[in-house]
Amino acid sequence: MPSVKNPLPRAEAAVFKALGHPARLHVVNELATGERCVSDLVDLTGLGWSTVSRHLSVLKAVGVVADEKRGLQIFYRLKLPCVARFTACLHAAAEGQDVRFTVNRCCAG
Amino acid sequence: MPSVKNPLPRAEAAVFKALGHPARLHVVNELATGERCVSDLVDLTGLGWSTVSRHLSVLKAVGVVADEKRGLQIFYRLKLPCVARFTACLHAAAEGQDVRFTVNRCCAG
DNA sequence: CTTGCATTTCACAAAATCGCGAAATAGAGA
DNA sequence: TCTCTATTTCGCGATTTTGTGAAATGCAAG
Repeated sequence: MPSVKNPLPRAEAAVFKALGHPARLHVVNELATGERCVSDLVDLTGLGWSTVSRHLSVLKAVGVVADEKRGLQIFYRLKLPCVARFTACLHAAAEGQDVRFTVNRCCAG
Repeated sequence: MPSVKNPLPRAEAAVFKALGHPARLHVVNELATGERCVSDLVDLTGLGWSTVSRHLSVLKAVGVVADEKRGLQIFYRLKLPCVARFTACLHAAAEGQDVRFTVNRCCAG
């Protein structure tokens, strides 16, 4: 029996890691309100096209967002809405509220 | 009006970033079942003492875990139980289940 | 086919992160 | 006080990440 009994949660950690960048989380929060094309997200973040593009590819690789081409532009949408709810929980915790009483449904959309 | 309208969610991103490492997420998952001292976590992860200690300090800095000294050892506990529920959601999504029907209460403990 | 637009890929330097062993620290107990 | 034990901090090299401009790609319209 190896000293490490359970396999490391690589896949799940990758999701957290993808969300663990201010610009990417900003993008995700924006996508929580609706689809956006890359151009919108470039304006939103104030970063360069190539930078935003790579951030989006990171989010896509772990399944947090999905893209769809319509017309000339590519629209990104949030694939895991529970991310937004979890973020709301973090925000509540950061505000010092007792987390035990901020009851939200999670992972339900 | 600056081109970036909303401030970047640095604090929340820091939480995701802290969880975005396999070893740290492994530790958090273990703490979800109860308190552990550093020695236990060293055994669990198979990493060196200094490495585990730094991972724990990262988790503590963002408020995900808390530590308490009792006797000779320092015990760590999970401060944000909703992390465990969110992880369960990610796992369900990874299994290909329709996320809309994996209804769990989140942020309620 | 050619042009023009939206987006991605590439190459690179600066910065951050990871894991380790050695050394430092804190504090309980004799 | 002195010593042992548990844990943290330090310094290091190796690896990864980030942001950028330039170049490449894909594709719709003419």
